[in-house]
Amino acid sequence: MAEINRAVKGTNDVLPEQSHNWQFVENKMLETATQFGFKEIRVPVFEHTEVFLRSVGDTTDVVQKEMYTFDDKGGRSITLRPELTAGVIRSSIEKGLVNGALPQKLCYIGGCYRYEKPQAGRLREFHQFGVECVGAAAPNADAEVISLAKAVLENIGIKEISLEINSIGCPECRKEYHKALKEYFSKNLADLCDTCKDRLDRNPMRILDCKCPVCKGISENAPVVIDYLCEDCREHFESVKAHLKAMSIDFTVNPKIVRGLDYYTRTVFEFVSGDIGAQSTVCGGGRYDGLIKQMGGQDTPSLGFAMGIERLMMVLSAQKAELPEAPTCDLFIASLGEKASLKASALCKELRDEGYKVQTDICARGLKAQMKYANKIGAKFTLVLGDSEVESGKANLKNMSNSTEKQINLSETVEELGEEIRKILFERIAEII
RNA sequence: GUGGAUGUAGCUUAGUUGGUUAAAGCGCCAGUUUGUGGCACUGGAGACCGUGGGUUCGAGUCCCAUCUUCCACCCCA
Repeated sequence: MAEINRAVKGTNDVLPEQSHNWQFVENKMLETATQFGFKEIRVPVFEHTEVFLRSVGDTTDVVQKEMYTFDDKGGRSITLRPELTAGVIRSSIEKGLVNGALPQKLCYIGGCYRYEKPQAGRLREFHQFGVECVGAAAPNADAEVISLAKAVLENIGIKEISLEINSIGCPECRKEYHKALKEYFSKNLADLCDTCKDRLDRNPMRILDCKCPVCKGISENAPVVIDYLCEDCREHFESVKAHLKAMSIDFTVNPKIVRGLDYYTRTVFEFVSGDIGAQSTVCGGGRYDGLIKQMGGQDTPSLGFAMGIERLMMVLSAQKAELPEAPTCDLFIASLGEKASLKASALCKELRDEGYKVQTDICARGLKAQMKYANKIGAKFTLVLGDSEVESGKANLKNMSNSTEKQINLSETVEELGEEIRKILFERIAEII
């Protein structure tokens, strides 16, 4: 197929038959965030490249090989956002949100761009919902953010999902831990797989995450982060767990959770689903106490999470979750002839003003074709309008579910017609119940 | 970036050891009812067989390359 008719690799179209599900999910996300006091922030799809180098970290895979970076016509280096935290924090500093009443509770929905090789649950353009809680240092903030994530997942209808948490400490205690890890793995260097040999220098914590059996065996006895936490970090983590328990949120401590973005400190967490293949992390987040200072703001401990909307949709469909039905049509007005067409237009306008979902023929088709179409779009009622009906002021309203017809008056104000539909809709509901 | 699989109408697929105008179901449009949907019957439109090379008298079928999609690694949501 010619390129002009082909989507770019790794991109996805949300088609009309699916879009109402997206609307449902996104609305639930914003509603739930609102309950917790979070307000939506909208930031640009692209930023100065430096924003991501500073925040995500210039040694991470995301920055090193996955960013869509280009020079604009003014010679600026621009990058399509690979995630939203960096831009939200940049905005919070630039627009002075961090100087306002803390904590600032922000949430967002938007597209992200990463030049990766697509596979199940991994696209080059994907969408995230996330929150940032800026300026909250206490451990109950961690628990609150986690409980918000869980509430969102529940409210959109996801059933089985597990929460895993860990603490990777502050930069101080992590230094000690890295030293201990390097020491441990150096002893088994020869047996490690090639990728893990690379990891030893770059990010030894990732070896714990390796799936190859040999490395897995070796890391079983590796030092555990929690044993290297400083007093403050340990207390913080204990309190987070206590607060989670107080909210009856089930979790498992997984010392092997290692987030791949540099800005994380202390608490990190993931919601993982067993229903969608290898890319099973549906939500990831944690604390980033050092990030705002690192980006030029005041020292402002903060935290947040992001969830991948495409992955959530996969979980919903794998779990056969109940989603709202696609919107249909209350009334289709079939019209024949010029006068009837004018009347149909006028009726449509008035009924829509009343709040009804109304459609009429715009293809100048025959009555049969119009009835067929009304059936296909799921119209609850059809009104047949010909010139004789316009003249007599009476027309038949057909109930499409049981084929009954009822003559109604085409009154000037349309009140009667609206009232009739309302009545019949009500009667139908009464019948079903 | 590495590895494996895939690619025929809008969708799901058939296509025998390479041999004339590439089939079918669903969907779409129309007719059977010159003004009434769902069912049935009839007809129609719609495919340069992913793309580009090559072998051959002849390629949807064989070979090479390339791209897409899918799956896994890596990494992340």
